[in-house]
Amino acid sequence: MTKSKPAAKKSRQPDVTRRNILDAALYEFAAKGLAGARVDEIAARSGSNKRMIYEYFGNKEGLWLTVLENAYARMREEEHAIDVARMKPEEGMRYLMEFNFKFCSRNPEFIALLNAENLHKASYLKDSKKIRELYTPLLVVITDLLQRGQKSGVFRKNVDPVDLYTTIAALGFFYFSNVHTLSTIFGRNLLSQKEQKARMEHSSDVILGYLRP
Amino acid sequence: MTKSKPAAKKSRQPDVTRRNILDAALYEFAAKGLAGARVDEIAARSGSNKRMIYEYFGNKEGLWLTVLENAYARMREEEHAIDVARMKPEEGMRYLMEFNFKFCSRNPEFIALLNAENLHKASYLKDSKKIRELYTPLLVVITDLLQRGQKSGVFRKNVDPVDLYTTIAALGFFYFSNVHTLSTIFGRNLLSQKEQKARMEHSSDVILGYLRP
DNA sequence: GAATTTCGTAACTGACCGGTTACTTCCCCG
DNA sequence: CGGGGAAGTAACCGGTCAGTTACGAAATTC
Repeated sequence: MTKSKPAAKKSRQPDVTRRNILDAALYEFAAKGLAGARVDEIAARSGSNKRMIYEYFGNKEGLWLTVLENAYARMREEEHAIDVARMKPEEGMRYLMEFNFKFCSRNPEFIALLNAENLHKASYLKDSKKIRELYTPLLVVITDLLQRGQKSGVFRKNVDPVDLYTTIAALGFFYFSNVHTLSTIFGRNLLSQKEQKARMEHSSDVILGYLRP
Repeated sequence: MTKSKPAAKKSRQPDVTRRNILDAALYEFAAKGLAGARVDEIAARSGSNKRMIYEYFGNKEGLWLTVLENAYARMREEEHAIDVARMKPEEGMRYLMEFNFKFCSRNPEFIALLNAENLHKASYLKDSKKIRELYTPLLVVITDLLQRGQKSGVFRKNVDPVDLYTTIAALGFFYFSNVHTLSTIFGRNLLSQKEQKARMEHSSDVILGYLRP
């Protein structure tokens, strides 16, 4: 219509458009959940339009699953980039804990997304082919840390890697997932830098305290 | 108001109707979130009708807040009923942990509700007058346990009661909150009795491990 | 038993929403 | 350079949903 040629901007860039849609969808889904999110709003925010969304992702639910898989993949990518295998057991474990904590702090949309998906009993994630394989390498790393720590006598025995990772995840995730209700209940601003720092130290203490022989 | 008339028939029972609406709303909100829940569905399930919902609760959001406050109140009531003050410090702490865990297991709607409220940045809860006072007695109990444990030398020093309770809550809440995604990722049915039991023991170990001097 | 209040039903409204379609624009390649 | 297909636009559609209202029935009060 009134649009003529906004410079070298408007040309065909399928993957850019796709990326923009995913970014917009992540924002919208994280802010309002699956049911609360509006496809029109995503289209507007992405700078593209609804037709492209339905072209690339089929429907709202297809878009949801893609956004979700992307979020998991990015998290695991970052986590995997750390060379924990070279660290001393205690150092490595603390690093894992702190990474997890900081990641949750840095990516509130990740948290919102996971909570929404759990509301749906992970029904979308269950159909994903890619998810399971993402976490196998992580368990390998943890198992290795545990074994080395046990061998050198700094860690207790009989620790299930899945249990331990769940606890690490819990300590970071829960704090940020429930930060608003917790802040309200306790009348403290738990999002402040000071509170976050204190909480991260406490969390590491908990993990390492538990791992002591 | 009028009352004291049970009446076995379908006579007027405002508080029963109110209760039924709240039950139906809890179910619907927990299953689908605030945006996903349907007022018509709540009306149908309650055995009452929309008109009564708007009469008693004003609008969907008013109903949401009431459901939320009710859920918190019921949780705290149960928790408060335990006479932890009489228990030995370690025993009391373990009891708190286990109660919390079991409550989350028994009340998945509670978890869904809190997550949804956090998605909204606790905007409804913030307007609630009743919430803050619910948690003061709990902190008193924890502080008392901590002091006694420290005095008798079974607990470490410098533990913030809010930190500790947050960790207790995290260990139980996170597990059930994320049970579907975790089960998918790790390929284990974490809702099974066996897994739950193991997880509860692990969680107590973590708390008590941390509290060791 | 009449007046008044409470409860119930169902139709209604106006906004909204996921998804589709008709149509235009633009790029690429022959 | 021109035709075909991909990318993009906006109107549109059928359905849904929160919230309202008109009206009648029943219960309570006086």
